[in-house]
Order: sequence, then structure tokens, then C-alpha cells
Amino acid sequence: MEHSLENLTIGTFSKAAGVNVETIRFYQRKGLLLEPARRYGRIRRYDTADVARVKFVKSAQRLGFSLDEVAQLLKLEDGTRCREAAELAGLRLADVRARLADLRRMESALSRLVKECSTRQGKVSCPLIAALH
Amino acid sequence: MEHSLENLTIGTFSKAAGVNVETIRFYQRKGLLLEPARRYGRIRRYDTADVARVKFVKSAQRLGFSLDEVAQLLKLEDGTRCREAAELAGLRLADVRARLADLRRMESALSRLVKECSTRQGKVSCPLIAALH
DNA sequence: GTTACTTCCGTAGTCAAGTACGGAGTCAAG
DNA sequence: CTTGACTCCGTACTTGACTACGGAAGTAAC
Repeated sequence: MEHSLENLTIGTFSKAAGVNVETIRFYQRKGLLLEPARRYGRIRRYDTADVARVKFVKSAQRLGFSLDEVAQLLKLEDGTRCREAAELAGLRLADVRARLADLRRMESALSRLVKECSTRQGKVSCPLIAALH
Repeated sequence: MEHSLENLTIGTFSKAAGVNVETIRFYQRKGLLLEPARRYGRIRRYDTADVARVKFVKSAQRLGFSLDEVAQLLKLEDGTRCREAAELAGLRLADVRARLADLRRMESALSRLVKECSTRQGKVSCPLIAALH
């Protein structure tokens, strides 16, 4: 049995993609991954394109896309509808920026709290809740 | 019945906080929100501090904190003893900074992709898709 | 004081994103 | 031609964060 990069069983495939075998099947059920033809016998074979696809899903997830959103992106995979893709990414970007602003406020509130706590002993007012509003 | 801002029933409270009544109860069970005294009869009354608290929970969640982590943050707000508070705050701070770094990477990746997508008006494939591949 | 909301409380259901399980069937090696 | 690892497939379980349900009790309006 040749395990070249173009002839992977689900086990080697999932290892190459860095996910669980069950995750592969789950993605297939979700339509994020097509079930490949079964060239030899009853067992499916995968290739590097499939690995790339799973890695794409995982990357997009790290950027904050849900699986449904990733599915949208994957529909744009041919790359011809750049505008739609950019639109989706733009939405994510706005979201990320809002979160950044909040997180910065939280960071300054927390660091102030830590500093006050270490220099002061006694009444430390915690402006945490206020920091986010 | 006076529905001033300091005398809210759970219904008006949850509306003011922008969440479902059931969410309020759920947070109480989780210890994220104390059950207030029942000043009149058997029904609980809430005030603006409670509203702020719920909004804080929601904001912190958007920043990627789990409810358990939010509970830790809220302990800081609740005037724990100073040393413990500083310790906790220090941990949370490290966490916040890690999240900030992640979000910044996300932001630059997304904004670069969006920009490339919009300036590249003739070429074939979408940089967003390509970049994640 | 009856009617029509609310609230209370406990339990159960949902949704996303997997993870686990168990009894087949398949396959390469010995 | 058997063995042991891997695959298939369906179903069920998990975790986090809610959301819904239903009956009893409280309360406001008429």
C-alpha cells in the first residue's frame, strides 16, 4: 500500500492535517469537505488538496470565523468572487477591531489594578466593570 | 408599582441588560450574579449595578473569556483581599495580553487581506482564499 | 376579586463543534 | 488465510452557554 502524498487514507490524512479522524468525518457531514472517490476498494483516499482544505478551515477558525462562515468562504474558493470574500473578511475585521478596543481598556484597567494593589495596601477600587463601559 | 432604575423586576432588568430572563437565572446559578434580596414580597429586585454586571459579562465574553474566567474577573470587582486580587489580576492580565497579541495578528492578517482584495481588481485569484491556503 | 401578566423553580431541550463507541468490513503482512 | 491495524457508518455522548417549558404562586389592573 503506497502512502504517497496523493494517496492518503483517512488516518494519515487526519494526521497530516493535524486533526482527529472524527473531525474529518464531521466536516464531511457538514459539507466542508467532499467525500473523495474510493479508488481502491471501499476505502476513501485523500490528497494534499484535502489537507490544504482542512488547514484552511482551521486557519479561518483561528481568525474567528465559525464553521458556517468558513463554508461560505469555501464556496468562494475558485477565487473569482473576491468582492464577496472581502466583504466577509471586512465584517470579521470590524468585529476584531471592536474587540481590540475593549481588550485594551481591560488591559489598562487590570494593569492599573495590579499596580495599585502592589503600592497601596487597603482600599483598592477596582475599575474593571467601568473599563468596559 | 414603581419601576425606577433601582427597583427592577427580573423582566425589566433583563431587558435593560439586553439578555433573556433565563440568562439572568442561569448566571445566578453559575454564581456570576448574586440573587438580590427580595425587598417586597417574594419577588427579587435588581438595580443598575446588576445591569452593569451583566453587561460586563457580555463584554468579557466577546473578548473571548469563558464564563468561568469572567467569574474570576468579577471576584476582583467584588473587593477580595488585596493580595489575592493582585495575584488574580496578574494572571488575568497575562491572559489579556496574550489575547491582545492574538487579536492584533488577526487584525493585521484580515486587514491586509481585505486591502489586497480591494486593490487587486483584475487578477485572477482572491488573496484571502490564497493566503489561508 | 377575577383576570392577565410576571415571577419562581426545576427540569429538559438546543446549538456548535467536536469526540467516542461499537460492530461490521477491508487490507497488507506474515 | 489468519491476524491485527485501519476504515466505515451510524448513533450517542460531551461541553459551554444558553433557551424553553410547565405548573404554582405573586402582583397589577380593572
